[in-house]
Amino acid sequence: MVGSLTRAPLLAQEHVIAERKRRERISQSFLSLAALIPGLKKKDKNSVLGDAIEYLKQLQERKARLEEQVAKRTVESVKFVKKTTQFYEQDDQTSSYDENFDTQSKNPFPDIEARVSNKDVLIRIHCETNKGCISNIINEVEKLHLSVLNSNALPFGQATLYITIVAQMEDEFSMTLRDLVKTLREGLLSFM
Amino acid sequence: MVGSLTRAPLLAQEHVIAERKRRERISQSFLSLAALIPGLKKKDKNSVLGDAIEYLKQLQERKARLEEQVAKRTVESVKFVKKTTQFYEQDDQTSSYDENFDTQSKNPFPDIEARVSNKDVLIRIHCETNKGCISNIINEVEKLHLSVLNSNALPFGQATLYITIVAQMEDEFSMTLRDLVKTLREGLLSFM
DNA sequence: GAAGACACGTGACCC
DNA sequence: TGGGTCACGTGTCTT
Repeated sequence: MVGSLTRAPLLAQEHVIAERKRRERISQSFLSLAALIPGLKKKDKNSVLGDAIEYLKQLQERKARLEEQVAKRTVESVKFVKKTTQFYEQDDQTSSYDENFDTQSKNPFPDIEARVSNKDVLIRIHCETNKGCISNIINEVEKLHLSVLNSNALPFGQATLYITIVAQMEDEFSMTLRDLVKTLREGLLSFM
Repeated sequence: MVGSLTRAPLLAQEHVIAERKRRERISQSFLSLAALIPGLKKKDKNSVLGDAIEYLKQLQERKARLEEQVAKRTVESVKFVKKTTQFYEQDDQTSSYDENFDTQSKNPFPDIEARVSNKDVLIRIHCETNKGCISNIINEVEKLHLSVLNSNALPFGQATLYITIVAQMEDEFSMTLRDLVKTLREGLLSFM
């Protein structure tokens, strides 16, 4: 038993050396890992592993939360508009829930802006990228007796779309601008 | 030597058992750690440690970058708007506009609005149609260390132009959004 | 069969 | 004197 399964003496030495090398590499890795963990007091193997696990979980969680924040940032920026005399400023820190904001609808999109010049209408829409979004919007616009002359959709950020439409009033058109925006907004909300 | 420092036979067994327990805990920790590393192929001890180290560094870096981004995002959006009577109407969800217009004095153009999302910048300009207007504007934008990804100019009414530009910050870019708008506005005024 | 990884028991060392 | 951790050499199993 003893002699039969034992390695040849020459190889036995190599085996010892190889194992030594392996242990050395692992110890080194332990050291490197421990160096990355902030506020690590006990440096025994299991503590290093345990704290690494805990720290890693914590980092993953925080990273996820931050990414979520950054992703939502663009969306949130549209919700709140704070007004001063000459310019608009949107500041996330100062603009926590504004009284003027319509709190009923959670999603502020679509953000709609319209202007007129004689028979021409300019419509700007800021919304989330959506399947069939553009054609639906154009369809809604045409339902209001507006004939679209030109449209342009620019993707911006992760999932936002800036749409600009120039249209012309048909003879049947008789809405006020405010009603136009309201009607359009309601129409768009039905498929968003 | 050999016998003198050897443990008593009773304690020797406890020692073996304790060591077993310790090894078991470490192995378990290795397993838990490996479970936290995404896309980990080899699960040998040294690979787990090595990949954990790499992944941890990567997470720390990303977390730092995200926090920096979130911190920098104090001023999110700045919009310069001069209102004239027949032009501007707002949706209910934004604040009501006041009636203090200064219509006659100056040319309100160009109206400039800018937004950011990470390294992307959206610029919307409302100005009078002008010879070389568009190329001048793009030129001004590029002077600010912004590389234009997409631009669109829509004529509206008799002599007005709605321009939308999506650009990306180059490494040299370090302006606040407010300064960007101000600088751009001054640059554009020089040839209008 | 050669090379590598692992768990094991063991002696040493340290509060 | 214990109770804990470590490094070591070794046997075994897997490529």
